[in-house]
Order: sequence, then structure tokens, then C-alpha cells
Amino acid sequence: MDAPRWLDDREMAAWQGFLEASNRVARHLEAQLRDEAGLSHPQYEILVRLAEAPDRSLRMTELADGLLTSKSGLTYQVDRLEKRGLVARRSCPTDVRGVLAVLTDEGLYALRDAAPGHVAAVREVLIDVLEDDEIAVLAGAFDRVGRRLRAHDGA
Amino acid sequence: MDAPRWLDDREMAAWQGFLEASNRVARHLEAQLRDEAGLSHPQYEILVRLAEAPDRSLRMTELADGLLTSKSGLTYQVDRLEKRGLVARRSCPTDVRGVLAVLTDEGLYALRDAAPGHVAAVREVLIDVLEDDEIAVLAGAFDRVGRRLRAHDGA
DNA sequence: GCGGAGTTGTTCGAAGTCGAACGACCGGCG
DNA sequence: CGCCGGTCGTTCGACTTCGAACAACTCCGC
Repeated sequence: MDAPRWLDDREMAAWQGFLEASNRVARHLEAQLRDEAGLSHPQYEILVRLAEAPDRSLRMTELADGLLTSKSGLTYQVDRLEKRGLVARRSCPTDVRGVLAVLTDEGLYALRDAAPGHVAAVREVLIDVLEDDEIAVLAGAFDRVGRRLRAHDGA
Repeated sequence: MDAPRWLDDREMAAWQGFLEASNRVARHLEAQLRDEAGLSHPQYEILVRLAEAPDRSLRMTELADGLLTSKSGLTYQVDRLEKRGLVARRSCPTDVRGVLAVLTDEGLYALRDAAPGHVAAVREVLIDVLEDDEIAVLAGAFDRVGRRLRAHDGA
């Protein structure tokens, strides 16, 4: 092991800030969604992806890929949503193994109810706290970070 | 509810990038620490805080405050670390209720073993992916975001 | 000194996440 | 056609996290 290149003060501040901010933002939005809409953040994202998809439906695997969660985790969350009637499962016409998750009308209404409050919260804790040029820098930097990790780890 | 101010393209890119990056970075580092040092990220942070503390020891509550985890979560992780001999519990001399978590010599060695690989991983996935000016912007912005949420939510 | 409000750390149950194992199925190649 | 590696979604068990409840204790005002 070579002599490790420790983080200098500015690097440490960026790293610690990133850690704390991502933790706190995630917790805050989780709480906001639960309180105002009765949804967890993974559940909200499932509804969003389905609403954007053709026929408001997606294969389970497609959903899991975009969603940064494991297949088993997705099964669990879709179970929850199905029991509440926000999502339905239909068998895939072109592949007997496949399962299509479909957004129901109720699911769409639930999403329409939840979205404004969620967006407002995202603005409140992140977007509206940043200047325009900071947003631009952040978007560019995170795109690079995400791309790098996507290539390195998978998917 | 007023008409919601949706996110424009740049804001959306920043938000999505932030979400994906924070998820992926957290997962990657979790995996790295487990594979190379047999530690979870919360456990690593506990060791770091104790190593920096006077007498290598802290009250449970102090530890929980700095650590952004609940008290019960801390109890759980300290149990794990204690069973592996990296941390010991001593009763607090000034408060019978209190418990001091103390970093053992073995804990210190484990931390010294783990730190270089961890820092290298942090550089690889975040710090070294960013330009100097990006690091500066990031540190400033996240400091503001963290401060805001600390004031709003608590602690 | 004393009583009550607040703290301290643990325990408990509920919830969520993951990976591995699984049965069922697809699809290409012989 | 028939087989066999790979894929699909679920199930299972282990792990982690959280908040609420709890007993023990401190500390402040009287």
C-alpha cells in the first residue's frame, strides 16, 4: 500500500458535506412523503416511472433497473402498492415469466396528489437553496460521478 | 395549493443526479468497506469519531448526535463492535446512567487498516472525479443545505 | 433534602433491504 | 424436436434501522 493521499481541508469539507446533505435530504423527503402522501420514496419513484411509461406499465425488471433497487426490494414495494390498489400486476403477453406493473387510475390520482408537495419539498431543501450557477456545476459534476459508478459497478 | 413550480431541465438534472450519485456512492463505499475491512459504514464512522475523541471515548449520546443515526441504531452497532473487541463499554464516572464507548487498541488497529483503502475509494468515486472549483462549489453548497436541514429538522 | 420534569441507554416490534436459492420459462444451437 | 445456459420474478432468511416504551437516574426549583 502506497502512502495514502489523505483529504485536505477543502476535500474533507466537500466529502463530509456531501455525506451529511445526502443523508439529511433523504430523511427529510422520506418523512415529507410519508406524512403528506402516505408513500415511501421508493414507492413514489415507482409511481413516477409507471406514469411516464407507455400504457402506464413496465416490466418488473425494467422498473428495477431504473430504480436503483434490487429485484427483491421491488417485489416487496410493488406488493405494498398493489394491496393499496395503486398498482396492478398483469401477466406479460410476450413472455409468460414476465410481469407487468400497471399504474391504476387510483395510483395516478395518488401521484397527482403527492407530486406538488414533493416537488415543493425538493425545492425547499435543495434546489431553492442553491444559486443558478451552483445548480449547473452540481448537475455536471453528479452526471460524471453517476456515469463513472454506473460503468464501474454495473447497470 | 398554489400552482406548483415544477423543476426545469437543469434543476431536474441536478436533482436526479444528486439522488443517483448519493445512492451509488453510498452503496459503493459500503461494499468497499465490507470487502476490504469487514466494517459497515456506520461502524467505520463510529471508530473514526472515537479515535478523534479525548481518551478515545465518547458518551453514547454524543456519538449518536455526531453520527446522524438514532440512539437505538447506535446501541445496535456498538453491540456489534463490542462483540468483535473493537470497542468497549465503560460506565461513565460522572453519571451513573451514562455509558462511555471506548476505542480499544484492536479497534484502533482495525481503523488504521481500513482508513487508507476507504480514503482511496472516496477519492476514486467522488473527489478525484471533480475539478478543484467544483469541489469548492460543492463544499459551499452542501454546507448551506446541511445547515438548513439541521435547523429545520433538529440536531 | 424532595418531588417532578427531563435525560440516558436499552429493549422490543414493525418495517424495509439485500443476496442467494428457487422453479418456471425463453431461445438458440445442434 | 430437444437440450441447456441464461433470464424472470418470487421467496426466504439474515441484517439493519427506526420510534415508542421503559426503568433508572439527574437536576432544578422550592
